[in-house]
Amino acid sequence: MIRVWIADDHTLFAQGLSRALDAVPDIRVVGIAASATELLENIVSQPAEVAITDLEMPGGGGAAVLGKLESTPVIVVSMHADEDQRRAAARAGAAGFFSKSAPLSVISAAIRAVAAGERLDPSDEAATEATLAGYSEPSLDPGAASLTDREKEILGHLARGVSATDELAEILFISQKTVKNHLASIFQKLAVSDRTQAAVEAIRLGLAEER
Amino acid sequence: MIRVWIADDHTLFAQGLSRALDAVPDIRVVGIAASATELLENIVSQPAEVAITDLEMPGGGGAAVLGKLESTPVIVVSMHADEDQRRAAARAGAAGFFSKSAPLSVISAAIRAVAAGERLDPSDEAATEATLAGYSEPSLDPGAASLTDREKEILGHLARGVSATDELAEILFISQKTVKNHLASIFQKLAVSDRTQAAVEAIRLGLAEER
DNA sequence: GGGTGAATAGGCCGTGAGGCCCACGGCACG
DNA sequence: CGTGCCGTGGGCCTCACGGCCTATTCACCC
Repeated sequence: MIRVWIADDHTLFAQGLSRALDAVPDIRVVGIAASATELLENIVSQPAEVAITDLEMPGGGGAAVLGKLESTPVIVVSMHADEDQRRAAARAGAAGFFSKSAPLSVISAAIRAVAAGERLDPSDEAATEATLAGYSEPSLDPGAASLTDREKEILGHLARGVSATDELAEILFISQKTVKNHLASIFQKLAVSDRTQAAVEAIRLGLAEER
Repeated sequence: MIRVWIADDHTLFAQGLSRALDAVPDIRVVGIAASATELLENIVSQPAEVAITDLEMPGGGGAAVLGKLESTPVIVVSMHADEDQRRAAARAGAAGFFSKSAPLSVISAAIRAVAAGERLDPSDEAATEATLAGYSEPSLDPGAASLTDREKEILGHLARGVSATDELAEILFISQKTVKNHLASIFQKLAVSDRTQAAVEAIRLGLAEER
């Protein structure tokens, strides 16, 4: 689980990005700040592995953050991906630079890469892309990664609200006993103790089936 | 349930806003477009009550959308909330104008207002604010609307994965019996039959408590 | 060919969940 | 001053959930 801080004065963007990243199984947003100072004040009590910030912010933008955060790598996300900003980010020591036009998948990969210690040179797009390729897959929790297809299928139904053993058995064309066996296995892998917690976890992992 | 289309070339912003709005109980995002043309092509097959767009987009921005969508009101969300843009939005016939610095709650309210037929004059901030005040509350499902504070609190914990009666009782400083009574009431109001379904519903309604 | 793991299924058992009663104090609203 | 509603509790009963163990079939793979 990678913990992330977001600093951006565009509240809508920050809130939206937060929600979107929370939906990524191995990433969790631990805080949102509207300014550089707010980020620096709060990241102490609520530590994170990665910080995401805009370059332009009223009252001290991304550059101020970059200078004062030694231990936490910072990814800069800007609306204008021009050369000036790219260079400015590189100078300030950003661990990565992306446009707000980038899709979520790229940012997720960048977060994983940076959390793993990689540095994505803002001025070298080709190298950045090559590095990100190695981080496209969500590193699922040790437990969730070992879920079998059948178990994921059951979790999908759970996440949709099908919770009763007899209903699950009917849908899956198997006996109620087998359903309970699968659930027991799921509980162990997800480190939970009942189907309610399993359902919550399933939704968090994005296993909810489309209706 | 208000259906919303989002058009913005800043993919990250669009995806984030989509997730954030989906978490609002009475709003659902039915499509995301990266350009004006993409929006106009797809909104036909996937209709919506409200469209949200940026003003500046490569290959025809918000103005193009505003001119061609007669039946669907359009809210313009821009990163620069300066007077020029404000006037441009007003001229083009926007049903509302907001900065990307606005909090999610304002956008949610604006969507409700616009869906209800209101027109938020981009050049009159005071009037806009006054109108929005009447649309701050999400119009919850008939069942969920009658939930008491205590019931919502319990649902919040359920949505976070606290499912055991004894744990809930400990957290809430009440007897296990009272927890079960509250749950029984919740089951009835949400038309579900166990706490797993209640947890799923709670997450859907955005009742998951902040960490 | 034998080992490994997934999917299927059964038994047994204790406790916890959910259904259905009722009760009482507090507080708001007419 | 009643009349509700909310939050708090109790009792009782049934059955399903979850824990633990064993077994069979099938596919895959070294």
